[in-house]
Amino acid sequence: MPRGECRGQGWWHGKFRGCGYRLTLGREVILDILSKSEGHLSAEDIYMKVHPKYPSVGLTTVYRTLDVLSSLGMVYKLDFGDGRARYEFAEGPKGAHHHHHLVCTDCNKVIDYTDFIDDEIELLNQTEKGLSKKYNFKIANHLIQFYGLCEKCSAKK
Amino acid sequence: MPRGECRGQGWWHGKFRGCGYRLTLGREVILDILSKSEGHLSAEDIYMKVHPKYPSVGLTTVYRTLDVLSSLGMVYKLDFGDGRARYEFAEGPKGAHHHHHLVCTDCNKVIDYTDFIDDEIELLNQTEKGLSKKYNFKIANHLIQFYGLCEKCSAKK
DNA sequence: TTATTTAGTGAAAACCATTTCCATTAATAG
DNA sequence: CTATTAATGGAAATGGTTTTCACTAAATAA
Ligand SMILES: [Mn+2]
Ligand SMILES: [Mn+2]
Ligand SMILES: [Zn+2]
Ligand SMILES: [Zn+2]
Repeated sequence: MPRGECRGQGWWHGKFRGCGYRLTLGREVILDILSKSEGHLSAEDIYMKVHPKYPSVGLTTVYRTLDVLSSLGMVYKLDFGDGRARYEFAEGPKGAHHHHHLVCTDCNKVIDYTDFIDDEIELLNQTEKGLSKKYNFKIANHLIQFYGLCEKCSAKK
Repeated sequence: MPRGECRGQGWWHGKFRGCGYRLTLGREVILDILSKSEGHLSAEDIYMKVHPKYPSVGLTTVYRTLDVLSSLGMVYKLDFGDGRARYEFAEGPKGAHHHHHLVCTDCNKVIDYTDFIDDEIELLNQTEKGLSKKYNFKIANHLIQFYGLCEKCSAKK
């Protein structure tokens, strides 16, 4: 029952209230699942995980909550080309590491990588600064994905 | 009538045949439009441009052709979060410049930028090399997008 | 050229992730 | 507690994309 644990941390409740949102049971549960999951979950994946324990939380609410969380910057909405949006927890108190993705165009496998990130981040920061200035564009975040064939798929060709 | 001009270049016909595809009128016309358009066109945008001159080319064929062109690496399929796929010509004989994108999360405006690209490309090449080795992943291309607020949208807040 | 093969096609229907609608519920302020 | 109104669930609608299938035409053989 995340009610106690999570409220206790105060983090989420504060964040929500601070932005004019109410922290409802559904939102709390969905956030809880996202924060504990590794993968890249679709709305339905999340619904499936939520439903057994909280059958009162509907799929519509999952979609709506994911929108809210995205706009708050608490989750990233990703597109790996398989026809449905995927979501991953952006960062919490304990902080999951920022990372980028390798996407197999054949089997849709996705690899998170955190190596090579430091140089990337540094370049990105500079680039962001330059772009912000030149285009008067307020950059909030970025998406970097490499597309190609995973080990398995390039073997079977 | 692209028939003459384009065939003349030989480029496309050769590319298609070399990959086991036939170069049909529909494909030729769609490719022609993509190669001459600046923006980020949706399947329907393309259909609208094709239809007046070639009413025999249906929307289904536009989708199918875009799939083929994507898989041949002749166009990039992009997602800017507005609920439909966008396509842009990858590179032709005359070579459009490779670029990345700034996407406004408020009004969906997309800015192509080609500055700062050189450093990015260099880093990307290194990163690709490292990732390929470490994950045994054959990288074919990459996607880099910055999300935030365009000048207009950050002003009206 | 003509005949044969088969990739490609258009139109309509199906698909299916996501959004909208609306009556109901429940979080918050006072 | 009561009043306010954000949030919700379920059903229906939406709409971009895919599938189906009978038909067409590009490549190839004869
Ligand atoms: Mn990831
Ligand atoms: Mn572009
Ligand atoms: Zn793969
Ligand atoms: Zn904007």
